[in-house]
Amino acid sequence: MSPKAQIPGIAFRKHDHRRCQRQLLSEATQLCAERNLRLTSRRRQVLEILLASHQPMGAYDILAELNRTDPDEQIAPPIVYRALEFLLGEGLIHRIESLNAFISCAQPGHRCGAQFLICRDCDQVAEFEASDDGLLAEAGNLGFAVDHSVVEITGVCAECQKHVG
Amino acid sequence: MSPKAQIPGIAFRKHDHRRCQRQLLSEATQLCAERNLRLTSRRRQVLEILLASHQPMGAYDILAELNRTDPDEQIAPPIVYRALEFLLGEGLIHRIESLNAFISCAQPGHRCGAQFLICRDCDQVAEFEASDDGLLAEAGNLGFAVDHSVVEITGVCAECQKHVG
DNA sequence: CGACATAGTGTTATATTATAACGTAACGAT
DNA sequence: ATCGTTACGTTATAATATAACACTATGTCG
Repeated sequence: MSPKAQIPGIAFRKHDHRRCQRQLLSEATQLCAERNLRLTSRRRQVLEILLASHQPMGAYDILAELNRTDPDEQIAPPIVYRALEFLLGEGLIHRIESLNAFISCAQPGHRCGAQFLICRDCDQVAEFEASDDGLLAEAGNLGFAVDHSVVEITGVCAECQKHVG
Repeated sequence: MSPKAQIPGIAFRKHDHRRCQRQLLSEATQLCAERNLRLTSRRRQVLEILLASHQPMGAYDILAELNRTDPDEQIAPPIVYRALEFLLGEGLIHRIESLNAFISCAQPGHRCGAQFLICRDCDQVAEFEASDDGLLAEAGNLGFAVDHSVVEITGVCAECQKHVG
C-alpha cells in the first residue's frame, strides 16, 4: 500500500511494515483510552492512511485517499483537517512544516519534539532521535519558554548518495 | 503582520534600527557585487520592506506593501515570489516554515543555517545563534548529506512571560 | 427514560499561499 | 546591432487551509 516501498531510502530500513502499522494503531487506541479521548472512526481512518505509508502526505492526498476508498460519500477538507488537528494534538502524528505535510509519529506517547531528515531525492522522511537539548537549553538561557520545536533537516540520504554519486 | 515595534519582545533589544537597516542593506549590496549578482530595484525593494520591520512577513503582506507605496502599478504575486527566491538563495533573507513567512537575515553572508525563536504571544521572531552542530553531526553519522536545516522553536519570550504571568 | 450539554461531523463557501505559462523588457557579450 | 540570457510583467490557476453554520452522536444527570 505504501507507494514507495521499493525505493531505497532512509525511512524503510527493513521492517515488517504490516506488523509495525498494527502495533502503532493499537498503541494509539490504547493511548486514547488512557486519556479518555475518542479515537472516532474518522480519526482512525486518517491515522490509518498515514500509518500505511509512514511517509508524509498532504492533507489533500489524505482527502483523496478517503474519497477513493469510499466513493459513496464525498468528504470535504475540513473533515480531514479536524482529524489531523486531533491527531497532532495527541502526538500521534507530526506536521512537516517545510513540506506542508503530515506523517505518523514513530513513537506515539513520547511527547517529545521530533526531528526529521528529509531526502530531496527520494522524498522519504525519517524521524530521528537527536538531542536538541543543546538548542532548547540555549533557548531557555534566553528566558524563552519553549512550547514546541521544529527540526527539519533537508539533504540527501545515504542510499540516494550511492545511486547518484 | 504589521510591524509591532512598540511591543516588548525578544527581537528588538534596543538598537538603532535605522542604522541597522542601512547597514544590512549596504552589506547586501556589497555581497551581490562580490558575487556578481544583480540586486535589482525590485529585489532591493522587497529586501527593504523586510528590513524595515525585522519581523516575518507573508508574501502577500509584502505585495500589499509594494502596492501601497506605489499605487500606480499593480504588482502581482509572482514578482514578489521571484524576488524572495533570489534573496533566499543568497542568504539575505530566511523563510520561517512554520509561519509561511519571510524575514530578513541578521547576518547575511554567514551562510549558516539559522535558528529562530518564535513568540506566540507577541508574534515576534528572533534569529538566534545556537549550535545545531549536535543535530547535524547526528545526521552526518547516519550518512545523511545535509543541505539545509530548519530550526524553529515556538513558545513565549521572556518579556511576554512577565506581562502575562 | 428523556432532556440537556457537549463534542464530533458534514457542508458550503471562501481565505490564504504559491506557481505555471507565456510574452516583454533590460542587460551584457561578442 | 543582434543575440543569448536574465529579469520582469500579466493572466490564470493550483495547492493549502479555515470560517461559519447546521446536524448528529455521545455522555450525563435529574
